[in-house]
Amino acid sequence: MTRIRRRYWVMKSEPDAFSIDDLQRVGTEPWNGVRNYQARNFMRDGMQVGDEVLFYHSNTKVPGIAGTATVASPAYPDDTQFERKSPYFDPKASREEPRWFLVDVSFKRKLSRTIPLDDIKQHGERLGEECPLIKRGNRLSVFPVSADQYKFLLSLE
DNA sequence: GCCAACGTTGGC
DNA sequence: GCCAACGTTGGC
Repeated sequence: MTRIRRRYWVMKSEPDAFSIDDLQRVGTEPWNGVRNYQARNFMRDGMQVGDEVLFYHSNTKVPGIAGTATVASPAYPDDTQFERKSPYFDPKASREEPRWFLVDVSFKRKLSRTIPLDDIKQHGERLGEECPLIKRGNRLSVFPVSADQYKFLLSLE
């Protein structure tokens, strides 16, 4: 019997499109629209039900960690790739050979305050400079953090 | 709104 | 398979 250790992730969202408040309202949401292979691979190959997620608000006035969530489903094909009218439509994808996968994400908690990226950057040494959160020019919207990084980031709340 | 950084596309 | 052009991300 293999016991699989829980993993920890950061998932970015633009709050204008979908915020932690939106997730709180709906409870569980398919994380659709990811069109980056590396991010897809993390969801498809790395995530397991019960994994912990830091919900990050990007491209907004105060970017930072706004809440926590959990992975609520195994990976499955992102339906929006098949929907001709969706902005996420991918003509090269088919039902037989889906290209894009997602997981469902469930609301866990809204933080008492958004932990600003500015604060996180103060702790580059503690966090590890290679962490995509503080690495300049990073555009990856889904990526793993260690249990230690996860705990430390939340301690900044 | 600007623009640097980056991933993807497509011509060759 | 290279790489310039392009589109997008996301901090500022």
